Amino acid sequence: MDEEDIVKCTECNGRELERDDARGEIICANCGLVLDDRIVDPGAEWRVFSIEQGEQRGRVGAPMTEMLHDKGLSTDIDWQNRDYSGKSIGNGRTRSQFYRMRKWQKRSRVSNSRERNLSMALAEMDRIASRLELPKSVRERSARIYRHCIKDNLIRGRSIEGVTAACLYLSCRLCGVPRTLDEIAQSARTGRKEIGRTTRLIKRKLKIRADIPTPDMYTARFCSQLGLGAAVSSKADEIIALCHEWEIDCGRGPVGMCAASIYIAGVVLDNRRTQREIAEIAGVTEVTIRNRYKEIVQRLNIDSTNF
DNA sequence: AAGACGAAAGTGGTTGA
DNA sequence: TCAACAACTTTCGTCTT
Repeated sequence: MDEEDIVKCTECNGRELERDDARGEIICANCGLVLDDRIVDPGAEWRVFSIEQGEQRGRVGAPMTEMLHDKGLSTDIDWQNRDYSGKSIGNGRTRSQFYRMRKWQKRSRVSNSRERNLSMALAEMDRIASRLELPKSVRERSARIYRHCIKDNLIRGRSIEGVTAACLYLSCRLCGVPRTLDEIAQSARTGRKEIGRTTRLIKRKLKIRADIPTPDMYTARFCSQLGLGAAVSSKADEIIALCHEWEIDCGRGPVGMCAASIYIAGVVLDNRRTQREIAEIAGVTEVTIRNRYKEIVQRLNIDSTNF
């Protein structure tokens, strides 16, 4: 888990956290509680003085990933009875030895219920993320949150699907590429209600602070889904910025604000979509778009001449 | 006929006593 | 825990292009 995920010390609520790369720990500066261990040190532990030396010293395998239940680090024993050079491994005795090794390898890897739970969840997570075309960073972060859920016993009594979807929903928001609850729910195997409920629980228990998304986080995606170009998109962002300046957006849902801004931008630039079309993509009703639209036009005095 | 408009009643989540 | 509340939805009749 990143430092951004932990905002407060669970012991004393202190907000000053220190990162210790040498030990791989995150520590509360106030009371000294270790909040997270095994963080990844991004640096190398050796120094290089030339490119060739760097290449020599670099030991690079597949990257560690949160998306595999063993983080991609455990050993595989191939099913073929061949050694490293491809020669077949001979007699019956070594063969049966390999058979036993494979068996125990499998058993030790997905051994307990937690591991099984995790690998199921990660598979489900991957399925939803693929359908929503979510970037890898979002998946990694989501997997990280899920691991913490397991650690804090948040899964018991809840469905894997629900917690998985909630982790993704949260992760999207944390990564600045928010999806609406409806979008997640459409690809998940649970309802919007459960995802929302579980999300709130995770936020509370893991003390994750996720700011409410701003309207401009949706513009690019909605516009491209509507087949609108960069011109409309950036005009919509302009309107959103103005609305924020004039506090027209306070207390309003960000999706509705975005939808209305896109509608106005379309009208202004003579590249319009109907309220119906935008409402469909954004997941709000035409009425909401109309209400926002009315307020914005009124307060900003927008008409065809001044925009 | 499609799109836009707006009134009115209903819904689900948040807040504060 | 419950009621008040604001935002948003649903529904539907009317107006505009």
